[in-house]
Amino acid sequence: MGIADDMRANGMRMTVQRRLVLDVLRRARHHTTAEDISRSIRASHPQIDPSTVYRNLEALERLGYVTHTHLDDRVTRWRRSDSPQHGHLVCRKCGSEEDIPMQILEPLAKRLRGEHGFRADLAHSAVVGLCRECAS
Amino acid sequence: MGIADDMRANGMRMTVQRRLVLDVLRRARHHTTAEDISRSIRASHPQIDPSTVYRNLEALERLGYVTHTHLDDRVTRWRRSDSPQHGHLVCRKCGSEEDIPMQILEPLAKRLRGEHGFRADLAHSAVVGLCRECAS
DNA sequence: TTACCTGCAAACTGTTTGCCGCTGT
DNA sequence: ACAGCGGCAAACAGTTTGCAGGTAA
Repeated sequence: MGIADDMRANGMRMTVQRRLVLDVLRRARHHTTAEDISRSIRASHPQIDPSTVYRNLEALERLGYVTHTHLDDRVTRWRRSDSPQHGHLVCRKCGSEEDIPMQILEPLAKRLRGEHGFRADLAHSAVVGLCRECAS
Repeated sequence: MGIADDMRANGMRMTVQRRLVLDVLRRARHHTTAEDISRSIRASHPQIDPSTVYRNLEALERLGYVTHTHLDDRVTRWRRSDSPQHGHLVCRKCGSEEDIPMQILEPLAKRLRGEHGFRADLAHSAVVGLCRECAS
């Protein structure tokens, strides 16, 4: 059962706009903002409004098709839930971003779960700090 | 040498407004927003503008007297740098916040430094997830 | 047919900026 | 005296919302 059927099974409709949002996210490398998505869609469908993109990201997130993360600015970044999960290192000085495998974050997640009963989502926010170059 | 002298030594002036910002932060328990600070100051000094609070937080941060963190919303939280540093757990469902000692985060910081040369500031962003109650 | 969804315009929140007169040093 | 600073009003970015008509199922 594809996403479209699954969405319908959940009372949602598969519209052109939603398909386009999912398409852009499938092609995207990483860290796509709502504005990126909107701009990309408007190149071929100028009538599609940014507010529709925002509404659809929210709706798609509610059912688990997409998720969002926060790097170190005020902008929300989106990805498809079926893309590989990873952590982020963001340099507060030069702004560089590096992806890291989740397994590096696992021990902390395990400890927080054991000691605090807290199910941490360590892919949700970037780890901020100084990259190798800026630290020297 | 107090903060005031240190500030002057760095070419900054100690104004009433700055003293009030530092006072509010000294009395604050945790996670104070610029709006909190502004509201608190305006109770006794109604003419002091929020923009002054924002400008002063930024100036005080540049010289290291205050620092900011991000919980899971769009609002910046401030604290005095001389207050004890700690990590944060924020529940994405019920919004509850828990402080955790930095030492829990140390092993990850150490690993990121060793394997990626990255100096992580793990107090800067909250760890988001599900608290014990919401996870069940 | 009828929820659900969309485009459009406007509102909203948190924060930043330009201007110009004021004040700490 | 004079650079830094503050108040005020306006701008700003990212996002959300109300409405009325449109469309998937």
